[in-house]
Amino acid sequence: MRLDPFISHRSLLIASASAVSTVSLADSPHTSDVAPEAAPYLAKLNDAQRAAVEHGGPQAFAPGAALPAPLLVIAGAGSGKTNTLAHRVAHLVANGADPHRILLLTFSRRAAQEMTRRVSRIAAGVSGAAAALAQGLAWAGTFHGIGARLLREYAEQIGLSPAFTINDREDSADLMNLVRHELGLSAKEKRFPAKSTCLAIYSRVVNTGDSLANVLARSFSWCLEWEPQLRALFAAYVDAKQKQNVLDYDDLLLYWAHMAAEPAIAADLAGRFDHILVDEYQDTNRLQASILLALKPDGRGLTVVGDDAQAIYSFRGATVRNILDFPAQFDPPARQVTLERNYRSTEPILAASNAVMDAAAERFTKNLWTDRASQQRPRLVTVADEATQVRYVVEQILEAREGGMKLKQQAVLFRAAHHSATLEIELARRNIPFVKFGGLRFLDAAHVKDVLAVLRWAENPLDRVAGFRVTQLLPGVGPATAARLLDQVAACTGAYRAAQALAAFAPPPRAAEDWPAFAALVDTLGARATPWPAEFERVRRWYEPHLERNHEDAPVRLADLLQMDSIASTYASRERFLTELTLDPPDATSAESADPLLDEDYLILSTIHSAKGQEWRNVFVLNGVDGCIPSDLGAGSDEELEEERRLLHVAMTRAKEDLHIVVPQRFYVHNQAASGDRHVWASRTRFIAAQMLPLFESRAWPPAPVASAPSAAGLAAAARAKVEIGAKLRKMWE
DNA sequence: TGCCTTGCCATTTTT
DNA sequence: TGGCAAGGCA
Repeated sequence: MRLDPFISHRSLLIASASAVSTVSLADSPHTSDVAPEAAPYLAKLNDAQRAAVEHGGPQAFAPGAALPAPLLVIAGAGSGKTNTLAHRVAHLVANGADPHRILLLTFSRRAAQEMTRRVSRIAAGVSGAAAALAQGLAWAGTFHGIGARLLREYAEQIGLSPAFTINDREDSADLMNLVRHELGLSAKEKRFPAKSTCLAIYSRVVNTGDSLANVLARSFSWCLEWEPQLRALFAAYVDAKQKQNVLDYDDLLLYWAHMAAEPAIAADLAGRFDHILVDEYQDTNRLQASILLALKPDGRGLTVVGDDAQAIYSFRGATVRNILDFPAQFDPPARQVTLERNYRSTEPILAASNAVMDAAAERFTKNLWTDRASQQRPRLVTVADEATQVRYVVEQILEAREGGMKLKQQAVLFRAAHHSATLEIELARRNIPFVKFGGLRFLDAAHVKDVLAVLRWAENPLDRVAGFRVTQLLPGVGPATAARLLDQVAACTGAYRAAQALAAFAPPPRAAEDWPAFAALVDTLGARATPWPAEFERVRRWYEPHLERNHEDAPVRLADLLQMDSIASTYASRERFLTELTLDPPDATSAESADPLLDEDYLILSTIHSAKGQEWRNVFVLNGVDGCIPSDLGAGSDEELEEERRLLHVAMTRAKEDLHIVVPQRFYVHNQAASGDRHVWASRTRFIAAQMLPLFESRAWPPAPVASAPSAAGLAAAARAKVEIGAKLRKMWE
């Protein structure tokens, strides 16, 4: 595997972070590049935010002018980061920058939409800018989403068919598995790593640009012995993807990076964007950094925003070095602006969050400050067990709602998706609507995958994972028959290859009855005889009998598909539907009964990772115990441990007014292979050390009942009872 | 060859 | 608890 764009930039990336030119503007007057008569939208910003927004000066934004020097904005939690970035974009446009030549890269699609909305709102008050932004921002999205768009445009030039389809995580794992079997790596004596592990290793190698040996040694030490087999597997995996005309998530970045490093295309590609702005830069990886550098070799026009104290995606190859080394990779070094004033949380919440980060081994941003005073310290609540934890959370939430705080303004955060299981049951029981972010996906459900596979196979008949899934829906068709059919599809050519192969294929006897309908479907889809989105309904109708045959709970699943029907109609084409759904799957699941999105009010449940960038008035952090935060799986190395600390910091800084960290003393551990499920005695998370306790209001819940002073007779009776019970207990074993 | 049963094993976070 | 692979039967 070649990683040229990455390797050629590595020497630059490892430059020292000390050569940074820092501008601290917390209390200083406006700097010289602030326009004399400031636009009204700048008035609400503080000095540091304003310096970031106006960096480069108005003269730099006009078409044809030299672009502003690179800018790094270090923005602590709640410091108005999104607002500042949105203002900068609006400011660029207000001063003449062409919105079609602005590239805005965000961490999630949700963030991109939010940013676009804000930019338009700010620009609404500025003559000229409002009109220019009438269509929104043309190029706002995630690295992966933008990559997919660009690759489709340049596909012909880089030897890719523009009809490529994108495999999501599950599909990629399935393909990995297919290849693994072909290579005969399902050896019996010793178990080969699971397909998802293989994919994780592969993905890490790609995203970090590190060698397979290093990745195995550092992160997957239990797979070290398989290095040669894994190397062969990955080679075959890449080969299979290319033959099938599919890309996985990593390919979207990898192809983009290679494309940007190709002189013939690089100039054209880089010439499309004047300004590139990147949010959450601390969670980008080497590959993403190399793409940016290829697009903007001198850094001019480049703005990145991030906070090293919120770096929580190293498992995805993200490295905090990107942000630390950013300034020094340019000459002169990038300007750095630091936002330290927090507008979100009260002072006691911030004091506690800062204290957690104070203990970090390595830190680069300073403490946050705020002038939002409050008497309420964050609560550290000890409860007996998880059941009590759930009761505490539910009762507090209802109490807050009684006090006028909507459910939507409250959130429950946890380390792993399954930690909310008992809470979800209780919420459903009490009829409290909620939406959960993170964890299991809508798209992972078998019936949803089935229908999507039909569409993907129609879009790209060479997609073997999709084809396998679709053909095996028919009774009497198993892996062997499916493989034979798919081989024949590959042997045909042209848009109708699937229909051709199907027509010529002799189906197994049990599938004979269903075969004509299947062939007709494939024929229609291949010919695009039914326009989108009616095509989706066509597929759903074909699928219904198979759904009923294969699943007991067909009616429930059918409801999902009907819902997808309406989702499908919001996309312009089959290709857009598939691509966007893969890159941005609906990430929220909700209580099975009603659709809470239609409900006017609902509680938020979220993994800490998915809570990034969000805020609520009242926040609960579940399981503030060692083994959970830090996760005992994440406590292997010092680096992992530090990331767990940042995770707690992220969780705490989501709270605006009230923060509850719940510490169950007894913690239920699931799926222990050796001993089955069991309880363990847990202790408070190590990130809240004893000397930090004064920053919290510690209490036990439910509070111990206040006993009235016992009478002398009562005491005597109690003493007698103690003796009698003790004696009885001893007697049991005599 | 398909499909059902049995037994074994399990590493969180997500574009 | 569920996902996966192997073995047995139709």
